[in-house]
Amino acid sequence: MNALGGAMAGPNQHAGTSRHPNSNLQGGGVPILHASTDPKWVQHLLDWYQCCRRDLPWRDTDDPYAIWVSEIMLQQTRVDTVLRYYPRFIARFPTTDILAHSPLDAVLHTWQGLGYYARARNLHRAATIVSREHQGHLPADIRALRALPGIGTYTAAAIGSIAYGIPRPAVDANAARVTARLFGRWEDVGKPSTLRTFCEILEQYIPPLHPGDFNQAVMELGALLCLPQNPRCPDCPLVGFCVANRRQWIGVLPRKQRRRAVEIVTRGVVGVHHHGQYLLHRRPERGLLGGLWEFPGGDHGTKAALRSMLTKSLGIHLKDMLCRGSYSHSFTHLRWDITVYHADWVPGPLHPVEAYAWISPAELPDYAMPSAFLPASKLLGIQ
DNA sequence: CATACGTGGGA
DNA sequence: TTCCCAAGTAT
Repeated sequence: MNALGGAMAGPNQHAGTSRHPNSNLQGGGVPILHASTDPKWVQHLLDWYQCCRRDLPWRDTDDPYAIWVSEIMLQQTRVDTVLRYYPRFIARFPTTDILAHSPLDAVLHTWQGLGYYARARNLHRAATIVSREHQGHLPADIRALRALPGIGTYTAAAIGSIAYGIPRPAVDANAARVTARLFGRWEDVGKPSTLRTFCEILEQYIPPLHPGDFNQAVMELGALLCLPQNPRCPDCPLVGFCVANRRQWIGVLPRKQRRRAVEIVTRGVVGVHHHGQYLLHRRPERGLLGGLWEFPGGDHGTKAALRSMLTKSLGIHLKDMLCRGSYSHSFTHLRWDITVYHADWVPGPLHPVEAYAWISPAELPDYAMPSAFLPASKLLGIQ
């Protein structure tokens, strides 16, 4: 049995007694039925947003590039975290053209610790496309935005509405939660089809003249009041319109499939030492932590297996491997149980197709290293 | 459609 | 400790 309980026989569709005046027949001729039929909730929401919204740096600008960067950083990432990165990134890469002509390594370095590094790689690649094919101007068109790497359904709608006033609902996790509760919808919000449905619902309410404020207001409501746990319904400007509140469904909506169990991987990493310097290895461009620097290592439990793996994959020969400690690092989908070794290098040719750097401890901050390896550097006494 | 892809905070 | 969750996208 999953988190959704038994059959999906939850209340669905019939939650309302009437239809929004503007609701129209959708593609298949099926009317969208929902309970919150009073469109007055939109003005309540906009009024609340006007007075209570947070003052965030990307709300001070109308520069599409700056809005673009903020939306990429905010993907799956909390505002508090983005605030630590966004000003630095904009200061270092203030325009699309400057970003496009900067080395990827510099972009990854600024992104270090923020996670989901494909975002940084895609943003950089998209900047080169915008610079070359759009004269450095982000296109003001949903389909053209959607065609850029790293910009999906949500982000295209967010940029389009905020930067260009295009009336398209931006349905992120906040908006999905708000929509599920406000309209009493029992669909699994983890399914893409649900997000499409929610987008169609919101499309009937999005104000043509203020789509950006509307989208941000919905998300802000989800971030500040309509919380996943312990939502602050008494403070909510939409409490009188909310189906879930009226029917006491707040605790069960939104419905979501439970996450798969995390895989546990035993990994060893080595501080390969030679004349006061340590060897860093650049991970392959694609995949987990792609393009970032690491201490050479592998998913092998025993010291002997790790030694032979490093010899085989990278051409590294080591003297005695001394254990310097261990720690765990959790990702969404897996957990690394990492043992850290120190070993002197036996000089010899390294595997030529891989990228390496010999660094002194003082140079470590110049390299983009993910959070997963920072405890290792500490255990090795580097930095 | 399901899964890979980071990190840090909170319960 | 463990799990959930966050301004999702690519494949």
